[in-house]
Amino acid sequence: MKISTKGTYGLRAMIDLAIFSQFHPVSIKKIAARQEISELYLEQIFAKLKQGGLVKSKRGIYGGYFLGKDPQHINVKEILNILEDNLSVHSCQNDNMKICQRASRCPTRVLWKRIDRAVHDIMESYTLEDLVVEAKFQDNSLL
Amino acid sequence: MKISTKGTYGLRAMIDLAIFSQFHPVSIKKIAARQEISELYLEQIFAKLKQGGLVKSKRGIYGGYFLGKDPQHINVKEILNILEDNLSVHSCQNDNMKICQRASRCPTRVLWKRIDRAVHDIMESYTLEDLVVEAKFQDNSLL
DNA sequence: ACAAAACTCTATTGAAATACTAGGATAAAG
DNA sequence: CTTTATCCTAGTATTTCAATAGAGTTTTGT
Repeated sequence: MKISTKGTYGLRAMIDLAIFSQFHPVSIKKIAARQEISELYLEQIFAKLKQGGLVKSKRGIYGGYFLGKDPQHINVKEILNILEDNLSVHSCQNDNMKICQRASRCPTRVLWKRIDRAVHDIMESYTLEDLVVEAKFQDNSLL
Repeated sequence: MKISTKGTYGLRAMIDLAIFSQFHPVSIKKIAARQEISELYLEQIFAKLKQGGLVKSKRGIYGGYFLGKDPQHINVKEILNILEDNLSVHSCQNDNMKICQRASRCPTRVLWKRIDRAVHDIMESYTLEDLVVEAKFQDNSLL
């Protein structure tokens, strides 16, 4: 894949939540302002994240979103899997698409599979907590 | 990145060349027929490959294309680098684009860099010869 | 010489994916 | 019963990608 804005914004939003939603829900308006993302667009992203169980929400005044699990139990792969249509580097590796007619005698399939595996492993090894640590390290204003 | 048809077709074409152009040039018409690719589109792909030095050409009747280097000295990264605009998984890692304003305090940059490095290493380790071996293994009709 | 085969080059079209906008409905707190 | 927020469904605008079109130029075999 090429990581889209959904994945990019979603990751940033999750990091924001991990930092700011520990004691009370955080509204989309707040996150959008801090992360410089369109509010309306962020709504759609959070709808997916909620559907995937990564965040929970509280409606009404003083409502907002918060993490569905602890940051150390959420990895990057889970987040991007929900927000990106297909995490493979090649569209032929997509299960729900029409299978490539040449698949049985395609010399490059092995290559794509190996790359996907490597990407997959790295994404799975990075937790949201790792990213929070990185964020705090880079920007003391978040502490 | 998501590998586009340019990269996909280009790789297939290079494998085709490695197998069929050992003794005489191979025309685009032949490759397009064998690989089921539009001739006009293949032309554009070969223009890039030639510009990148991976193939050479002979004009006129009985002309066509042949490899610029031995298959064991051409790796997949070289090929895709020429045909794909940007091999990074994230557009923020693109040198010639406008630099992301948040780069200096972006917690996810490290992640993209690490993924890109892994992908890069795998692509570089695969030579055209490796793919030819794989192709011949899968389809005896090419032998 | 000359015609055919094949490469070279630039522009345009068409289709699909992506990014974002719009507007209303529902819910909770005070 | 008003304010603030999530929730939900469409719709549009932009960009990227894939492919086509067509007019050249070069080379070579005969």
